[in-house]
Amino acid sequence: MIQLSPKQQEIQLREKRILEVAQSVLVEHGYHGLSMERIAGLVEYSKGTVYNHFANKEEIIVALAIATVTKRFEMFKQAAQFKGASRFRMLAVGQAAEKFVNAYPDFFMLEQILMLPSVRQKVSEKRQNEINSIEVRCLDIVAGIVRDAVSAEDLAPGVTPEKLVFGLWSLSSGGFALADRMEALPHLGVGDPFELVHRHTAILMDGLGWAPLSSEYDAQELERQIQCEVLCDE
Amino acid sequence: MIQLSPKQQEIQLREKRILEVAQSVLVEHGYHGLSMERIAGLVEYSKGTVYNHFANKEEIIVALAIATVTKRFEMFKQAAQFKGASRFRMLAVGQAAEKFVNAYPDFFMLEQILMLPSVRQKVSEKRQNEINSIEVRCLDIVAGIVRDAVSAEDLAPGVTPEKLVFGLWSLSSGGFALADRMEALPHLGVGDPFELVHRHTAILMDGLGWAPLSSEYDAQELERQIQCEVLCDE
DNA sequence: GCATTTTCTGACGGTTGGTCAAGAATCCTG
DNA sequence: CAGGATTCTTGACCAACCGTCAGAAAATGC
Repeated sequence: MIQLSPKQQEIQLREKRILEVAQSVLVEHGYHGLSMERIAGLVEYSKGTVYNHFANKEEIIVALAIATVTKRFEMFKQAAQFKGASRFRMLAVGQAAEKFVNAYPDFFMLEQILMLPSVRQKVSEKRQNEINSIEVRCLDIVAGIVRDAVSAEDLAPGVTPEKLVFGLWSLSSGGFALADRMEALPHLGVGDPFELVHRHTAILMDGLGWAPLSSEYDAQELERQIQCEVLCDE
Repeated sequence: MIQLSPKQQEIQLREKRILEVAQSVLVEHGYHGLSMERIAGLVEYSKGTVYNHFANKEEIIVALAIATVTKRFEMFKQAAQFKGASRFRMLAVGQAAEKFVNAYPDFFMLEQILMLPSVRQKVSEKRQNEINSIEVRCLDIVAGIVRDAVSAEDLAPGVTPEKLVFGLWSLSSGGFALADRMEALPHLGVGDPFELVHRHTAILMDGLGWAPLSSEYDAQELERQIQCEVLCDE
């Protein structure tokens, strides 16, 4: 890293402040409440200066999303290092995903915003690729564990990693999404959505014959152990 | 239904036209491409007139979503009438859901837009409740089948409907969402996402001991039969 | 210090959202 | 059918915001 001039340090610091401010405005007032003018007012610079950092508000949003999704990647990487059977490592990643949605509840909104084609369209190719590549690396971690499972013969060789990843990812992302909506639809009457995701994941894994089966270990104890060994920071 | 005056007929017709135009603009140009002025221009009325029908563009979007979600409800209701074991009826509903996402691929975007709190916020209480209630009725259909399964002893009594609904709903909605994203992330390398949702659903049902187990019937044949008997229209 | 480069600013043109007074069309009633 | 009451339609209008850019201000290099 090259030594930065005072001015450039200021600029870098400012960019951080812009993102912080944007994050809080976004959380408090939602997508429509976020405007470049508002941000400029709050960071006490002119609008033009903010535009020097980000070409539009969508760029700011994706920058926030990149920061958060990077955190998730770190958590996944950490979790995948759990020492134990492949199935346990996968559960560790699941647990990381759960911890992530709890730690960054606002990420959901960011993701939703960025799903809209009309929003994505306004974001530079560069940042698009950046966030996609992090996403892909997360998926690779999961797929890698499945591959390890197959080569360790914990899993029948017929199961292709991609397909299994698809199933587990669908279940947990769908479950988290539903958990998020439950606040608006108390009708569902489900207690702890995370516990349900756990249970259904176990059924899916058992159904695929992923050793060791859920009857052969203590899920509670395993969860505690994962929490201790690979997700203990902060 | 009371006889309408010519004028009121015109108004009603116009409302339909507004929605049609809005739908096509939305599909073609996305959320940001949709503006009241544009709609007004296309239906050849003034902006104020469009505002007489809908207080803002979010109201238009939710009106479109209500129309589509009502179609889904109809399809679910139809599917749930399949004559056969509870498990087959549930699979029929799953098949209806699949047919729905294929028949109305743009509904996804509508749903995403409406998920944003800053959008929902601008929609009247009335329409909010309307769309929520339809959603709930869809869930009730699914929950009803689970209840029937328990009372017919196809399913162990320990399984509560809400929990099972949560699992199946998560899996299929997560799967469909992932399928939608796959177009942008070819990296996943999954073939037919629907087939995968089928397979994982079967594993989940088997794992819960929902009779008859997947080894005891021919899924292909069942699918054909469902298609014929309850999803044959159009 | 002074010239050069970089950065900052806020006014500006353009677009859209949403309102509303005034005019136009329609309806109603005697 | 007249004409008054009601309802509907219009487009001008204001405010908010986007994104740009020429000129001012500051930083940098020599």
